[in-house]
Amino acid sequence: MIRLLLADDQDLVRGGLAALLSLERDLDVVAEVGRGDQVLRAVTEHEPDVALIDIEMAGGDGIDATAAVTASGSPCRCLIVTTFGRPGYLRRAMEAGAAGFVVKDTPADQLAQVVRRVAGGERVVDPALAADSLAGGIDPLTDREREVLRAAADGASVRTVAAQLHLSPGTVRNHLSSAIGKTEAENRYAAARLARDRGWI
Amino acid sequence: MIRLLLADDQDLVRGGLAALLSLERDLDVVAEVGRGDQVLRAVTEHEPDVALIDIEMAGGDGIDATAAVTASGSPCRCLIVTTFGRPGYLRRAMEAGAAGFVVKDTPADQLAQVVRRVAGGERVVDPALAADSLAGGIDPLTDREREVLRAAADGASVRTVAAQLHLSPGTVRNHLSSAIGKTEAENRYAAARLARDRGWI
DNA sequence: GATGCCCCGTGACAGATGTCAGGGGGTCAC
DNA sequence: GTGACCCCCTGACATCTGTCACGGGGCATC
Repeated sequence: MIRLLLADDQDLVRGGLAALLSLERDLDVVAEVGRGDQVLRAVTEHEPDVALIDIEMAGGDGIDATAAVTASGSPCRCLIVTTFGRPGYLRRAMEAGAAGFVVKDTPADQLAQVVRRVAGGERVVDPALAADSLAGGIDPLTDREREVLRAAADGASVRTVAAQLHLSPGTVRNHLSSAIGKTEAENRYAAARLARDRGWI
Repeated sequence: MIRLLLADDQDLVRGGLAALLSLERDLDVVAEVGRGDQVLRAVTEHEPDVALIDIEMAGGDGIDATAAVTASGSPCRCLIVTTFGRPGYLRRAMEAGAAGFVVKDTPADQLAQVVRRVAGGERVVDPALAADSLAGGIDPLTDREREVLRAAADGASVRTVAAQLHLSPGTVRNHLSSAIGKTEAENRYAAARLARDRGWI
C-alpha cells in the first residue's frame, strides 16, 4: 500500500481527490490537511509515502511546506498538485525538493499513475511545463525590484510604496523603471502581472 | 436517481467531484464537460436533473452557461460550485437563474446533501456569502465602465484599450475616471482589483 | 586597487493619467 | 415633451509616471 497525505485548502477538492485516489486498490489516503503550515506535522505524525500538496493555500505556501518536509529529512516524497502552471512555481518547487509537479488540468485517470511513479522514486514533471520553464528564463530582477514590484502590484501609489519600504519616491520609481525594462512591459502593472505569471514575485 | 452534469475546466477537480458524488447511491454523474460553452449542449443531450457548474472556466463563464440553460427552458437546475465566494458572483449567478451557490471550501460530506436539496426544488445559498453579498452593496458601474475597466485591468495602455473597443482615448479616460470615482480607488488598477474582488467585472 | 554590481538618492524631461467643464445624441419612464 | 440616464467626444489642466543622466556608498571578485 502507498500511504498518501493530501494538502489542499479547498474542502471539496481535497475530498474529491481523496475519493478519486481511494478507488485505487494500492493507494491509501491516511491524512488530510487544509493549511500549508500543518503539512510537516501531519507528515511526521502519519508517515505517508507521498504528500500531494497544493501551492496556493490559506495558511502557508505549499512550496514552503515542501521545503519544510525536505529539511526535516523525512522519507516522504512531495508531489505538487496545483492550479497554476507557472514556470517560476515549478522552479521554486524543484529547488524546495519536490519529487513531482503536475497541474490540476491533468487527466484524472493519470493521477494515480503519477503518484505511483513518485512513490517509486521517479521525478515526475508536467512536460509542457518543463519546456515553458526552460524557455521562460531565470529571474532577472534584483531583490529590491521584486520587493517594489510586489508592493506596487495592486495599485498602490508611489508615495505609499515609498513610505511602506522606507525609500524615497524617486528610488521607487527607478526600481520600477528598471523592472519594467527587464520584463519588457509597458508599465508597472503589466510588469507585475508578467513577473507573477513567471513566478518571480 | 438524481442525474448530474459536472462542468469544471480542471480535469482533476472534475474527476474528484465525480468520484465523490458517485459514492452516493442516489446520485449518478451522467456527463462531464470542461468548457462553459459546452454546458448547454450537454444539458440538452443528457438531460441531467442538476448541473454543477464552476464559474471561472476556460471557454466561457459558468454564469453565462447558467443563463443559457435557464433561457433554454430546460428543467435542469444549475448549482454553482466555485472557488471564489465573491458577492457579485452570487448576485450575478442568481440573476442568471442559478438554483444554488456553494464555494469549494464547503465540507465534502455536505455537497451531496446540497445537491439533493437543489434537485428537490430548494434554493441553496452559502449563508456566509449571502450576508457578504447584502453588505457589499450592488454594482454601481455602467456596462461601458465595466468593459473599459476589464480591458485596462492587466496593464493595457489607454490607446490599446481605445483601439480594442473602438472608442476615442478621451472617452476611455472618462469612463476610467468615472469607475475610479465610483470605487473610491486611487487609480484604474486599484479600481479594477476592487471591482474584481466584488465580482463586478 | 580597480571593476562590477547593487543600493539609494537627486534633478529634469516627455508623455501618460485623472479630473473637470462642456456639448451632442440616444433611450426610457413619467 | 421633459427629465434622467447613458453613451460618445473634445479641450484643458495639474499631477503622476517612466526614463535618463548623474552622483555617492557598500560589497563582492579578481
